[in-house]
Amino acid sequence: MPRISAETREARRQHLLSAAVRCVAREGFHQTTMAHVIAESGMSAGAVYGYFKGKHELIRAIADSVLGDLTGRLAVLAAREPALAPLDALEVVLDRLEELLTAGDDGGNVPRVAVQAWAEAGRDPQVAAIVRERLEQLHAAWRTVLVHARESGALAADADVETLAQVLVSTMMGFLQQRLLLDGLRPPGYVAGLRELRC
Amino acid sequence: MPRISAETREARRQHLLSAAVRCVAREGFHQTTMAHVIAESGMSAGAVYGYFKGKHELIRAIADSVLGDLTGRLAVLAAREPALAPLDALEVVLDRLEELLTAGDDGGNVPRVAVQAWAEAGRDPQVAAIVRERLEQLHAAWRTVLVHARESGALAADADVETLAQVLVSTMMGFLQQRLLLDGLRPPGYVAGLRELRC
DNA sequence: TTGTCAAGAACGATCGTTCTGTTTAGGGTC
DNA sequence: GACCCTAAACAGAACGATCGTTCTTGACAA
Repeated sequence: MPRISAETREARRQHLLSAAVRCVAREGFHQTTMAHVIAESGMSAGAVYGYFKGKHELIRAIADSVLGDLTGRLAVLAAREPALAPLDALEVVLDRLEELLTAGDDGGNVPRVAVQAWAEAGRDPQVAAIVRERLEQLHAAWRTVLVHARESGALAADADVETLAQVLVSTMMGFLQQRLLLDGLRPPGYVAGLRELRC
Repeated sequence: MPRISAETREARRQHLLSAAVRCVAREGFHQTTMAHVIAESGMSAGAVYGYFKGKHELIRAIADSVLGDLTGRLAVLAAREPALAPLDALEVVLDRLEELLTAGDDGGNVPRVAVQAWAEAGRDPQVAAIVRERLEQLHAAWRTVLVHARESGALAADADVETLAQVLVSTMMGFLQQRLLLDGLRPPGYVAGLRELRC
């Protein structure tokens, strides 16, 4: 006989997750203590451990949540109809990324934590599996864009769609990394620069 | 009256640093404990604190060492004579990165720790300053390549060299990030994909 | 009344750092 | 050149702080 409904429980879990995301955006995964998350969420230690087995499970849930959020939003844009040319689609996606960074309701926490998750994947195989799964979703979205471009003749008929999808995703990752570190980088100039690089 | 020479002291410092880099490549900055570094280096706690004031200083030294190593190697390649076309230079640089990843004498620790440092820059302003400084060195190297390309006509006369340098650096960062996460990405195909993306 | 859920004190483990004792290279004295 | 003396350098035990987690207690829905 559960005292709270499944909806309430899920809502509390989400509340806890978003509090944890704010902490991680400030302090990174391993400098964020359970005490930080507890304070930020306004819950108690006992409550937190009722929703997550421990810190590892919380970290994995944060990584999955943030990367899922990011890939979901970007995949929709990349695969939208009518299909855009690849670099046009890239600019739209980077614009959305820029929007998430600056005017997001959470002040750019999602992309910030995503970078933390990529680094964490380098030392935690379970996080690495999550990251790979989310990257594959992004690749799939780009593949549909690229296939459309190939069919419309905007791309060579023998173009390697799989590799091109990886190139586009890595371009997003590189843009985000450098955008977070420097201030002088914006999507329009970035994509224009990519177009210029033809030799 | 120092008991050991400046050379010995510097050598010991380097020994300590490289031991710490191995630890960080395995465990990340904040999961690496001083006890790990002490064990890996074969020194004692007292000795370590004779070379670094504390963990924060060690972390900053690691970040600076690794990023300096990386930018130094890549900047030399990017700025070599005779000047290569931008994308040709990029392929050479990515090849070198691939080499550092696979056959490096340290088994790819340098690029791996570099990714950790980029993430750490998101929460430690002092590390962020180090990262920005090293990125600027990379940008400078690319600018010389791009100016040459512009002079030789391979690039438009009004090309924005500064932005293009940022694009190329971010491409390197994105390649490295995704290369560490996936296995299906190699420099030749990557650059070929970039060339294909013209629309 | 019963079992679920939350609150918060409490606990053992582990962290970064310091402190104490020991070793050892170099300089002064004869 | 043999000797001590001094202080730098190191080793490793020890310390306080802080971590993740658990346990005890109480409140509340069924």
